[in-house]
Parts: sequence; structure tokens; C-alpha cells
Amino acid sequence: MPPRERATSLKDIAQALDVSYSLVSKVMGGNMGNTRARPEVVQAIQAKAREMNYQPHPLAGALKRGRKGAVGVLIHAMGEEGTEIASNLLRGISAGFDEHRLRLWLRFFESDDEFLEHFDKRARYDMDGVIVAGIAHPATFELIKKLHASGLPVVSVLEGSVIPEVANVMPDVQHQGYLATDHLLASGCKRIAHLVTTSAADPETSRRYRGFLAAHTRHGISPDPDLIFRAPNYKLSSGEEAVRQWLAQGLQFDGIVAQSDHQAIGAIHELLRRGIRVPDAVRVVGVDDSPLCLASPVPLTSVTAEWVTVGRHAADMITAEIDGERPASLMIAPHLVVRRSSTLQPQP
Amino acid sequence: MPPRERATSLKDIAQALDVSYSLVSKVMGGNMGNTRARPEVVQAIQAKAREMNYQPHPLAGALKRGRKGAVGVLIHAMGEEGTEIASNLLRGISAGFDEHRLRLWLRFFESDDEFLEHFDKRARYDMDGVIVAGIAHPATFELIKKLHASGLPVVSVLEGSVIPEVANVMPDVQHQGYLATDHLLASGCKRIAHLVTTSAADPETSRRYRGFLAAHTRHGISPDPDLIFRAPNYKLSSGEEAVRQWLAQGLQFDGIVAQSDHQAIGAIHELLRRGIRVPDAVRVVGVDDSPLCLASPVPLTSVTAEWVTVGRHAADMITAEIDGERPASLMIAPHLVVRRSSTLQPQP
DNA sequence: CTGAAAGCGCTTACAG
DNA sequence: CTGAAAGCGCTTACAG
Repeated sequence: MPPRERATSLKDIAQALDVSYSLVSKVMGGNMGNTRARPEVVQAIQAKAREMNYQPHPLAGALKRGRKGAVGVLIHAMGEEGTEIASNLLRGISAGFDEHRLRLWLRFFESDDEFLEHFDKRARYDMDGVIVAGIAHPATFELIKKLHASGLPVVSVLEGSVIPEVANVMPDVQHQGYLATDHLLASGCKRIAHLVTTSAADPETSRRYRGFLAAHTRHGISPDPDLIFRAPNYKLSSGEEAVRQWLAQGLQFDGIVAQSDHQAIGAIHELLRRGIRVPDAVRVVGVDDSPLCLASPVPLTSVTAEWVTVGRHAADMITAEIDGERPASLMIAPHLVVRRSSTLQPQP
Repeated sequence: MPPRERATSLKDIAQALDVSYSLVSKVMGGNMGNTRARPEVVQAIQAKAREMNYQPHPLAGALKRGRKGAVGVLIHAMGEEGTEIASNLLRGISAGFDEHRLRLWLRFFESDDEFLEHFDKRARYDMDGVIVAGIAHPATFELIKKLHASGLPVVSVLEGSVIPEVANVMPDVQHQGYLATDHLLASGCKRIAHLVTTSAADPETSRRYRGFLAAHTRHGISPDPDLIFRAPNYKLSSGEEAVRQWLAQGLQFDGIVAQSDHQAIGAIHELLRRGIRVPDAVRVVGVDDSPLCLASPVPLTSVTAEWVTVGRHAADMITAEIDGERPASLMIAPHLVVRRSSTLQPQP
């Protein structure tokens, strides 16, 4: 195995052109300060850099700037397994850092405890910032507040931007609920059942539910309150349980808007077990457009969550935050992916 | 937001104890060279470091050692979506780096092209090593050979350690096939159908198939060659197609060993559509123990792939490789997770 | 036995 | 208009 060639450094370029390497640094960094170099020198430097395939050493700059070169990513139980939410989010974050040519090290924490245990001892001196993603428990808010108060740059990826000082990026969940419901109403459903999933006591706090209501308003239809099932979580079992309850109460319904693909598939399982055909008798829509949609007994129509895009923005935002800027919060627009579970004619 | 406190540096400790910071560096690094400091000084330094909560700056050491602080991770289409293979592998890699207190930056590449496009220009001067994971296409081997020849440390995560000079870590796929088959034979199956998935012309090259054969040998049963289906991929459709073909040929079978959870679930879908009950008439086992197992119409028995553990070892190995060592290749032992698809009495 | 000094590759306030 | 110099936090060959 041959020895690896050394990468080009600022000094190599400076030497080749017989200028100081400070000048080269300024030109390459686009940060001239007082310096007003002659255009021909600037161009010569840029040309030489390209010729010698110069790549700035990622560690050196960060060290000089006082960076640690690390961003922690704390991912709470996020969506159900199999939805690849965490994976897509990380992919987006990683791509975002790459775009900035930033070399930020992702450290994954799977639990608050794991994170907090190390926070005072290590993490807070060990990283430049944190991205906190996941289900918005009250405990999560406390954690974010504490991090923010400690002076560590934080970006959150949570439903509902509840801490105004902390920049947040999320899929637009209200629009998810709207798109799913609008799709069923537009295709003729009259009585749509809905699974509301929220940790709060009041279902009204669910943004997807608000989207569900908004779509009904637009179509001039009033939803039946009895068809709103308070789901304890996003799992398959919630979907099964919802269908059991609606049927036990003798309710009629021709559509189901779930709040996760798991819930939707659980509902489909239960419907099929009862001999109720999907989509012929009941049309079903999930949320996440996860790989599970195709594993479902009937391919599942779903609304995307755009986690890769969310991750990209989270990376941009934490970078800006670390640079001392104040990035604004964002909502990412979802779209509908129609499959057989919601279409009366089989898809081609 | 209060200004962040500065982290303790070597100099802070040296100043507090009135020793040189070179000495502190040597003590903290456990790298004394010629230096033979008095034990009391060493202990005083260690105590002070703990007291002042010293955390070595991750960038400084790497810069000094000539590291780039980055490891590329090239993940080929790996398993089907929804299995979270990539996610688990990354989680393991990340945890492995953390354990070494290494700050290595993961850069994900989703395709060879994406990777190669940047390789000569950037990547090879830009990172300390690469982990290549995925399906072992001939093209992948070429890529790994090229990387290795270029002098860049490489660790592969591929089925079959085909390049002896390159350290490889993988789940023990032969043992996966063995465990799945042994489980069905031990519980009374006599005629087990199998999906062989291999890019090679000869099914014998499939290690899972060899495990399948080994289990039969152990139980003194000869498998029926007609029940071996050559699957083109690991998707649901392969499982459906296999069942259709076996039934069309009028073959009898009481068990199916698939080579992925998707294949197994596809087979279950097709069996149920034909009114063949699972597990009563046919018992089914998948591979990966992915979240899909619980989304299956009948909860799926599966063999684990231990991707997190594989990732941890991949991190250890690339680190050793970068440090100039020659780590040995590894196979990680799987285990069986029994669910309803393979048990005649329903699980409690 | 211990420390001063050079240097990893970069940035930037400052002097000329 | 340009460059010499100090310094980010560390490591290590070398001098005392």
C-alpha cells in the first residue's frame, strides 16, 4: 500500500506563487479584512488553488475559531420503528453540514438520561451546539430551556415551536392533516374517522386535528365527534383499537385519517379481519409515507413528512446559531402520495 | 443567554500546579516518552484534571497528529427500506467512535457515483478512512480495491470477505440460515421451502443457503431442490412470487425460510390470499428482525442481524486501521426471535 | 527527572 | 497594498 500523498496546504500555494500564506488564507477564506489585494494576485491565487486541488484542512480552521467541531444530536423516541424517521433526519443533517463544507461530528443520544448524565461533565464543553429532535414531552421543553439558558446553541425539531427563543424546524403537521382529509373528502367520503394523538388533555391542541377540521370546513361537512378516537400513541395497536371501538359503538364511517402509518396499517389489519374491505368500504390514509406503506396488506396512501429536508434545515440553523445569528423557525410543506388504500379503482 | 464558560485546557492545569504544560500533556495522554515523572506529580496532575473537569480538545490533538477528523461512510442500497439497517449500522459506528473518544465525522454517500465523483478531487485528501457497507456487487469490490490501493484506510461491511487485505465485519449470515432452518426442523417441519438470493450464478455461493443445508444435514433430512426459489432481490414481491411458483408446481411445504423480512412478509401475504393459514399450515421465518416483523399480518419470527454491533466493530476497525494496525475480520453471531409466524400455539 | 520550543494548518489584529 | 507574527490546544523530539 503506497504512502498517501500529502494534501495541499496554504503554504504550498504561497510558496508556489511567492506570496505570503496570510494573503492566500484571506483570499481563500473570502475574508480580506483591511486587505485590498490586486485582482491579478487574487486570481493567480485562486487559479493555483484549483490547480493544486487545495482543500482547506477542516480541523485547523475550527480550532482557530474556537470550535469543537461537534454538534450533538439528541433524538427522542421519534415515530415508530420502521418509519426511518431518525435515519432520514440524520441523513438530512449530514447533507446539510456537508453543503456548508462543515465538519461537524454527530453524536447520537437516545435518551435524555444518557444526554444529561454527560452534559455537565463533558457535553457542554465538548460540542458547539445541540439539535434536539423528537416527541415534545414537557420534560423535553425543560431540557431545551436548560440548554438554551446555559448558553449552548440549540435548535429544536419538535411539533409546535413552544420555546420562542429557540429556533425550531418541523414538517407542517397541520397541513398533513389537511391534505389527508381533503383527499378523502374530495374523493367522496362523507364520514371520516380520525385518530388524534396528543399528550395534551385537549384534542384541539393536535395540529393534525386542526388540519382535519379545516378540510371539513372547506368542504362544508361537519365531522362526527364520535368518530374522533383519542389514540395513546402512534403504534399499530392504536389503529386496531380505534377500529374496534368505532365498530363496537355501531358507528358508520367510509374513511380513516390516521396520524401515523402504523396506526393506519393497524386499522387496515383490523378492518380486514372483520371482513371490511379496503378501500372499497373504507378508505385509509396514513402519515409519514414510510416504507411500511408498501408492506401493508393494501398499499397505503400517506402524507410525506419530508424528514430529509427538515434535517438539512436543522443543520443550516444550528450552524447559523453557532455563528451567532438568530435563524427563524420553519415549517416544511408535506405532500400526498396516493396508493391503493384510498383509491376505488386499483392503481395502474 | 449567558456567555459560555471556557473549557479547561492543559495550560490551566499546568498553571494551577506550576508545572509545564508539556508534562501535563504527557500525563494526560499516557504517553510519557523518555519522561519519568515522579508519581506524586503524576497523581497531582490527574487529581487536578478531574477537579477542573478537563476534557482534551478533540480538534487540537487530531490536527497535531495529522488527522482530518473525518471518516467517510459509503452505504450502498443495503437491505430494503423499513429494515433500518443503515440506521442501526450508523448508530453502531457512531457509538464506537464515541467510545474511543474520537471525533470522527461521518459522511454518508448513497451511491458509488456520488462517492467517486468527489473521491479524487476531495475525499481522498479530506478524510482519514472509509467504511464501505452494502451489497457486494463486483463494482463494489473494484471500488474497495481502488481505495485500498490508494493508501486510504478502508474497512468493509460486506457479505463474504472477498478482499483478504481489507478487514471486513458482517453478521454471520450462514449462521442466520442455520438458526432459522434449525428452528423450523426442530419444531417438526419436514418440507421447508427456501428463497436463495444471490447475485452469483450458483446458489451454493449463498451463505444463508449453506446454513439452510447444514441444518438439514444435522437433522438428517434432505431438502427438496424444487423448493429452492432463486429470488432476484430481497423485496416483498420475491416472497409473493416464490409462493405462487411453489403452489403452481403443486409442491407441498410446511415451512418457509426467507432471506429477508420483506420476502417473508410477501410470502405471508400471498399465502393468506390463497387461504393458507400461517403458522397453522405453513410456518415462516424472516431475516433481520426488523420493525416490519410486527407490521406483518402474522407477527414474524426472524433472525437478528446485529447491525448496531457490526457498526461498533466497524468503528473500532477503521480506527485501528488509521492508527496503522491490521485489525482482523469479524463475523457477528445472530440469534433467533420467535414470534407467532413459526409457533403453533399462539404466543402469550 | 522536567521543560522550552517547534510545529500541525489555519485566522486575524496589527505593523509596515 | 501586503506580510510577519501571535495564537487556537495540543504532541513530541530534543536539550538541559
